[in-house]
Amino acid sequence: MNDKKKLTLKDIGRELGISVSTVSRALKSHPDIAEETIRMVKEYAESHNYVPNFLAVNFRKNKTFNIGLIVPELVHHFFSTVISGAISEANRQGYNLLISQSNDILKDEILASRAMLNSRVDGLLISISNETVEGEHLKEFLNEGKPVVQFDKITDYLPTPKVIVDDFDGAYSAVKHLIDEGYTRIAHIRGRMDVKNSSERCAGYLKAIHDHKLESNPDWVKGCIKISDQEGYDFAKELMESKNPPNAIFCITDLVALGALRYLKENEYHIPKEIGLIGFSNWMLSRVSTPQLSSVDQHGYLMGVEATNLLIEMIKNQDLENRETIEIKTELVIRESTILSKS
Amino acid sequence: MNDKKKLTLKDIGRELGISVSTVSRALKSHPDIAEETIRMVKEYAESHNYVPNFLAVNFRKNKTFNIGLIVPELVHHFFSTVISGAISEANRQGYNLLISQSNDILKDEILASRAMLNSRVDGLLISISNETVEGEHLKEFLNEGKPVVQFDKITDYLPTPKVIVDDFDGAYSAVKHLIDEGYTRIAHIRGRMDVKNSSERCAGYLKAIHDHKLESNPDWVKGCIKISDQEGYDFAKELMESKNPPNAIFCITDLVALGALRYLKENEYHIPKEIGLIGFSNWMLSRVSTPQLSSVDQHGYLMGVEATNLLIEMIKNQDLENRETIEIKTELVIRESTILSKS
DNA sequence: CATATTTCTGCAATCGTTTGCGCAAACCAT
DNA sequence: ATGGTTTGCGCAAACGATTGCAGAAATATG
Repeated sequence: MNDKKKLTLKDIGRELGISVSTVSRALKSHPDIAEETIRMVKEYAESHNYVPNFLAVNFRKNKTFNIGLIVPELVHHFFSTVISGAISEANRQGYNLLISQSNDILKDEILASRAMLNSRVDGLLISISNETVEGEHLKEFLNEGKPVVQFDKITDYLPTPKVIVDDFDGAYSAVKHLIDEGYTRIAHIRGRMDVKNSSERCAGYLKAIHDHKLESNPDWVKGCIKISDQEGYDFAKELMESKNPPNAIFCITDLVALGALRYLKENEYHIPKEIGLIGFSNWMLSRVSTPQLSSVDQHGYLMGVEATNLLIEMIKNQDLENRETIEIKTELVIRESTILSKS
Repeated sequence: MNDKKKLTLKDIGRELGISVSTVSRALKSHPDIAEETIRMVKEYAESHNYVPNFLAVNFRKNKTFNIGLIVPELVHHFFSTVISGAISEANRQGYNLLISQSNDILKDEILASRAMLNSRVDGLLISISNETVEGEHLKEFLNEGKPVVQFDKITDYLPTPKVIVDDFDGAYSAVKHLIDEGYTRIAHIRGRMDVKNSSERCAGYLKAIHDHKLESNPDWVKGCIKISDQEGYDFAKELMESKNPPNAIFCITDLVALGALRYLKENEYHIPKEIGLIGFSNWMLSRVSTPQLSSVDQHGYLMGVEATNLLIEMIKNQDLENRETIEIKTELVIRESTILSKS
């Protein structure tokens, strides 16, 4: 059953009494080849369903049509959404995606990127780990003339194009929404300031507060390390038990917001009447909680598509110098947890 | 910057004054080659960090060291967990994973599998779409001598090994747990009976009810189509508003359970005191809901590892006849929503 | 010392496709 | 008819690694 030999150009040539090179060119409609011959070859190939041996083609062209993709975590709503978009776009353009995860560990990221380099991907899409700073291991790609596109979690040390979410703007509009609804004392549970996405969101929060001349209180900014729901719970407790509690909380992610929500419900705060709550990322979590959580959608699918498209562009043009940065606009998703005006 | 030429066997041979074939054999410690030569070649290769051109090797060996993986959905907690395990195991054994999704559409699944066949993966891991029945397109793999392993959502029409979750047993133990806690009137919100996982869970439910001589009521079994949280909400409403309401509900997934939970909380049923609730899959959802949801963990990561391992085994042994089915045991995860005895 | 055996290495073909170049036949213009 | 151009096709090399086989050199055997 293993004997189903694949048809090769040689077979077609022998059968049709023409040379291999003519067959090869005919299949690509090369202008040197007579119409008649082209028709004949294509017909034969079609009817005997010839499929080129990609191993040979790739070898010859020194291309794999594989793209590497490395993310910190695979089991993660946002990243799996990005991957979903990346796969669709890659497949659409005839590329395959090789996926690895770094688990936010630099050592694993280096291992993964080496493996990808060795298996000769044509380019790399990467969202770096928390531990990655300079990304020396990624320069190896550039040295070999293979393009790299960074997305979401990026480092500016690497001279590659980047596709990022406009975290600043997203945070700003979330906080502005809270203000528009009438909340006046707005707290923020942020992430680590050395992670760019987190610091951008924090900056957006501060700017919105400042622009609208609201009370700004350092005690209202709390910093998560692990971005866990427990931290959300604990910081919400701290905030609400303080002498000067806020009346709205903007959380770095939906998971943290959910932790805060748990505390608030346990202590019978009415949401959104007594306190407003908004997250970030628009995970499924926010749709199924009670009350439903307002959030900021990051358009992960689109990010995957854009990053992949950009990378393939660079692969095709042998162009490593493309330095542009694409910013994906966020979208405010308003649900029950922040609608003060009507309640 | 694009001129960093890769070292080839030819280069090493020229430099060391020996032939390409000797270099090739030396690097593999072929017994025909003198120890001294082997040492010299390896040393040179090491110091000049020679990396074999996998494109050439793969072409020559007619292997890609790529494994295809097709799932219905990528943005899905369970599947991304499986993929995570599959990637780890594949990488550990020197293979790469090519991933596609079918979106539960047969046409897309066929497209994806064709693409994989063309890019000459060495084998295929697949969890079929809801629309797939016979899977003729997958037979093409077997016809070309490429092994296929099915996981989670499977069809018995294809003579391939399978890795599945023991849904029956998982459902049985979930219901048994409810019974042990003292619940006596247990309902089930099930999925479509033509999807094996769903019917197995339903069967496990029925068996547990029967074994423990509890009341069995056809009105207590409700069938979802889309497995959405809204369906969970609606069926919970139906169940609780009926003349003969249950005092516990076993749901086909956590998402459905969460919908049910939403209805129950809105209507101020006390959980777990008045009504017990248990889901299936142990998604992150169940950990962060209030109250925390009991569930059944499917060990998706392990499933990914096992399926990949089995497939690589078959690839290496050119063995398509392996018909064994691996059943992954589930694990009951008890949380707040079902603890009647202590509350 | 002659022959047989072992040890080590190189030659050359091979995988399937692509592509630069050459060449024959057909065509055109003078 | 002559010379020049176009058209259509094939030869052969190339990509890099692997491998059967031949054969030289070294060693062992009688």
